[in-house]
Amino acid sequence: MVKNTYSDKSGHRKGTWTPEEDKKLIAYITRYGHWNWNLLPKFAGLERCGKSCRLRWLNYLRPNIKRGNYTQEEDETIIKMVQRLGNRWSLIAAQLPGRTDNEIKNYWHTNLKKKYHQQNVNAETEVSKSKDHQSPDEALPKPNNVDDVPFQNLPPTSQSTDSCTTSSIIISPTQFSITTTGRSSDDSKEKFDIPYEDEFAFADVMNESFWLEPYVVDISCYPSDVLVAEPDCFSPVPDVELWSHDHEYFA
DNA sequence: AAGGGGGCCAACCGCCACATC
DNA sequence: CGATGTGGCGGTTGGCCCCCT
Repeated sequence: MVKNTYSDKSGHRKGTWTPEEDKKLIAYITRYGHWNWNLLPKFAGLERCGKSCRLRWLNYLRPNIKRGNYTQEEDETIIKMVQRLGNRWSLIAAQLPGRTDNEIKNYWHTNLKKKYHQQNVNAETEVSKSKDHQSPDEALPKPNNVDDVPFQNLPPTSQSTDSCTTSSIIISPTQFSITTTGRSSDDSKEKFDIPYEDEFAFADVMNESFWLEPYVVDISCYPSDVLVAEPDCFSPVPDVELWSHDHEYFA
């Protein structure tokens, strides 16, 4: 798909990313990380806004992204999670390593929603066959219409810290490529009864030395020409800039 | 063979929460 | 404590693709 690229009032390019822009973004982030999305484009030699860079990286360019080819197991997981959580795509994405909330959202709307509704129709048909003599009220509860509704018991959408897209991309060649950080609050755990084992599994490999490890991106999945692309276009991160961010970038 | 319409999906938009000043 | 900046989220858009007629 090639959307026209254009510049907005502030001079930021919009529309489809070009391979050259991708190269610049990958090369910059693999080299310096994403210490500040708003400033990153300037230093990376891109004319994009920070949000656009962030989205492109998280949804498309970061390492170990899985694209398409959903397994039966993933389908079932998504459907289960949607039933439980509703349209909390970031939470759902957190349960599916390598999948992004945007992709899962698209996949739901284009594929699984139909499948889910079809299953509901089949289930209701079965139920009505076996309960011909019951009034509708006595029948099994109708499954939630996940598209229209809601999940009344859910708290209002709030910013969470554990979605796939909000994951710390803790990337080290010898450890793992994408991990999710734990929730800052346990409130939602109590309310949703979400299995947390997976989310915290990465803790097993964490120790104090982890926090001293440099922020290194797993570059094995990128062609070498991408990684050496146009270093001249970069403005290296000034030390003062870097360290003004509480070292979080090196966490 | 052509073209119309729906599907798919990358990207944008607006809003919100949190952090910092 | 309010203003501002930044990051994150879900909803929506829009353009290409592909299938059907």
